[in-house]
Amino acid sequence: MNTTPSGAPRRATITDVAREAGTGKTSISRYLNGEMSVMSPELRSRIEAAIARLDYQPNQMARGLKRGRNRLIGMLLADLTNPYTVEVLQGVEAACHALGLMPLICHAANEVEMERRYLQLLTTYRVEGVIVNALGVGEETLRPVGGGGIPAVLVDRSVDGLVADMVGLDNRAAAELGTRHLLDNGFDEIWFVVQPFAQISSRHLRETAFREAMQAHGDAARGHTLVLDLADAEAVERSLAELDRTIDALAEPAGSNPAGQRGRPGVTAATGGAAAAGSGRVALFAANAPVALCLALHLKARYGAYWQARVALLSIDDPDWAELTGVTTIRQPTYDIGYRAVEFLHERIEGVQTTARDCLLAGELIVRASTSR
Amino acid sequence: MNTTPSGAPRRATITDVAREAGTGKTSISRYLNGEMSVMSPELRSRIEAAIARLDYQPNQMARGLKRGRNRLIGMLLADLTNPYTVEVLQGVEAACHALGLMPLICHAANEVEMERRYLQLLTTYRVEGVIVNALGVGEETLRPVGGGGIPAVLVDRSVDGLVADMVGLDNRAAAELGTRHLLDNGFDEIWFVVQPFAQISSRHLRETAFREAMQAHGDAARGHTLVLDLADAEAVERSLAELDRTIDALAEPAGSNPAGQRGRPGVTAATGGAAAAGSGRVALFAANAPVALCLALHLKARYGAYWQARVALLSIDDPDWAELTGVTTIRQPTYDIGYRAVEFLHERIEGVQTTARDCLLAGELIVRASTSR
DNA sequence: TTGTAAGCGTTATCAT
DNA sequence: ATGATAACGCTTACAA
Repeated sequence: MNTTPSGAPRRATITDVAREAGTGKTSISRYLNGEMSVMSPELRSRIEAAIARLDYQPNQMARGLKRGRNRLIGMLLADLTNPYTVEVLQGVEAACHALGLMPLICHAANEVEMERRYLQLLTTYRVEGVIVNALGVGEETLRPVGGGGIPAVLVDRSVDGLVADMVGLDNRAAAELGTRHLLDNGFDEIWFVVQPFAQISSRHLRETAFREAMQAHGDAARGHTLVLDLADAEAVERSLAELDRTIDALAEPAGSNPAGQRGRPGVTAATGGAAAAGSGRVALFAANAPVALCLALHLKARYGAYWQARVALLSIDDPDWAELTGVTTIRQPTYDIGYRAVEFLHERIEGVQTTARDCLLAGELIVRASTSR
Repeated sequence: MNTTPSGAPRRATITDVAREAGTGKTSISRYLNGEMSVMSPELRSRIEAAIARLDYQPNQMARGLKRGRNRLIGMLLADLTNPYTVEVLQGVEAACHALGLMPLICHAANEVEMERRYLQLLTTYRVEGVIVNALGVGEETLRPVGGGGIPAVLVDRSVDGLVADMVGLDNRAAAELGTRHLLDNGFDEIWFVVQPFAQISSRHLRETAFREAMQAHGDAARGHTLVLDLADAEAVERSLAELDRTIDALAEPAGSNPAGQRGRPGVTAATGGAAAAGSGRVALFAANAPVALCLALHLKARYGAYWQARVALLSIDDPDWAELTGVTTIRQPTYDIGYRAVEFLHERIEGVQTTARDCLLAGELIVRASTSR
C-alpha cells in the first residue's frame, strides 16, 4: 500500500475516484462543484458511491492553485493576551463561517519581528486578504498589504500612510463618555493612563478626547495623562511611583493639595467597593484592559485588598475580572468589530473599489461600584 | 497589466523570475532551496537581482502540492476564552517557530459542530498534523485523526478510543496538592466544583484524585463534589443554590451543622482577604478557571465585595484576576504543555513510530490570601 | 554547472 | 451529457 512518511495510507485523489467510478476526472470535478444540472443521475450516484468508498476529500491546496483563490484570509493579532483580541476573534470567526472563509490566525505576541514574519508568511500562502490588528510600528512592515497589495482591513487602529478600511471603537465618544462619567461623579483628580500612544491611533485618539473633555468641562488642570509603557518594567515602576505620590497627597487630610478635600476622609475599608465618589479622591481612567490590570495589581499591592476605597478605576475594555472587582468599564462592541471587519474584507476581495472606509462603533458604559456613589 | 479581481497586479511566478534572470526554473528553485553549493556566483547574483526586482515570493501552496508537505499543522482549540488555552497557544507558537511549522488555529468555541467542521477543513488543507484540545465528545468526530489518519497529539485531555500522544497537567498530583493544602489549612468542608466530567479525562482525573486525597486523610465525609454545567444556566443556578445552603449553614453560629464551628465567626469584612483559614469555614476547589470565575462572581453577588471572608477559593489554572483577588491557584505549566505538544507532533510527522506517549507536567501551587492564614 | 520535462491534484477549455 | 487535455506554480529526476 502507498504510504506517507508517517505511515498513514495516502489520501485518495480525484484520479482515484474517477477510476473507481469508471469515469473521467472532469465529471468528478463537476460533481464536487455542484454542477449537477447536466449529469445523469446514474453517473451521479456512481460518483457518490466512489467518493464514499474512498473517503475522498478534495485537496484545497490544489484547488486554490488552480482557481487562484483559496478562501484563506489572514488574521494578524497583536496580542491574544488581551481579552479584546479574543472577543474580536469570535466575531471574525462567525463572519468567516458565514462567508465561507478560513481565517489563518497569526499571533504577533507584541513582537514586531513576529508581525513581519507572519505578514510575509501570509502573502506566501497567498491569502486573499488580511485583517490586521497591527502593532502599529508604521507602514513599512505592512507594505505588502493594502493599497497595491493584498486587500486589508485594519482593526482598532489605523496605520499612518496605509490606506485601508478600518473598523474599531468610536474612541472619541468613548473617552468622552468615560470622562464625563468621572466628572459627574465628582472626582477631583483624574488620571488618564495609557501606553505610549505616539504610534497607535486608537490610544492617541482616546488621550486627546480625554483632554478635550476635561477642557470642555473647564477642568483641564485636574486632568493628567500618565504614560505606562508595559513593555518596560522600569518605566512602569517610575510611572506608578508618580501616581502613588498623587494618591498619597490627596489622601492626606492635611489638605496640602490645591484641590482640597471635601469628602469623608475617614471612610473605612468596610464601606465597600463603592469608592470615593464625590469625596474628592482620585480616579484612574485606563485606556485599555492591560493598563487597567497593571494598575489594579499595583494598587492592590500598595493599598491592600481594599484599594478601591482609596482610588476609583474606570477602564476601556471590559475584561471578566472587572465585574468581579467592581471596576467600571466601557465595553467595546468587540464581536461586531470582528464581524464587520470580515464583511469589509470580503467586499474588497470580491472587488469592491470604493475609497477607504472607517467604521466606528459605539462603546457602552458599565457603571460599577468603583466609580459610583 | 495582468490583474486580479481585486485590482492588484498578479504576483510574479517562478517562471517570471526565470525569464527575468535569463535562466531556467530549475536554477531558481535551487536558489530558493538553498542549494547554493553548485551554482556559479554569477548566475546566483542574477537570480538574486531578478527576485528583488520582481518582489518574488514563492507560492507555498504550489510548493506543498508538489512536495507533499506544506509545513502546516492544525491547532484545534476548545475555548479561547479560557486563559489556559491562550497560554498553551504561546508555547505552541514558539515551538512552531522553532521548527518551521505554521499553525492553523481553529477555535471551536465549545461547539461540537465547529469542532467537526474544522477537523474536516484541516484535513482538506492537508495539514501534516493536528494538535487537539478536544471538546471530548468522543472519538467519532476525531476519527480522521490519530491512529490511521493524520498524526495527532492531544492536549489536556485524552479521548476514549483514540490512540495518540497526549500532554497535559499531572492532574492527580495537582488535585492532591490542592486538597492537601486545603486540609493543612484547616478547612472543614471542602467542595470540589467541576464541570460535567464524564467525557473529559482531565476533569475526571481531578475529581477522582480529590476524593481519594480526602479519603487518604480520613476526611471523606467532609469532601463533596459539585457539578457545575456552565453550558446550562438553569443547572448552574441549581448547583449554586445547593452550595449557598452549605455556606449559610456553616456560617450560622448556632452550630446547627455537624462539623461545628471553631473559628472567629464575628470576623469583620475589614479583616481582609485572608479568609477563614482554620476557622472551620468552607473552601471551594475549582477544577479550572472558568468554574472559578463563575463561583467568584456568584459569591460576590451573594455575599458582597468581601465574600472571601466567608469562603475560600482555590482553583486549578491561574488567570490574571487570581492575583488581583487573592485567590489561591495551581498554575499549570501551560507554555511547556504547548511547546511539548508541538515537539511530539513534529516527531510523529517525521515518522517516529513509538507507541502513544503521555507527558504529564507538574502544576505549581500559588498560595494567596484566600486560603492562607 | 545548468536546463528540460514530467508530474503534484485540481479546474477550465474544448471536443465529442 | 461526458471526457481528454492543458494549465496553475512549483520540485525533481534526468539530461546535457
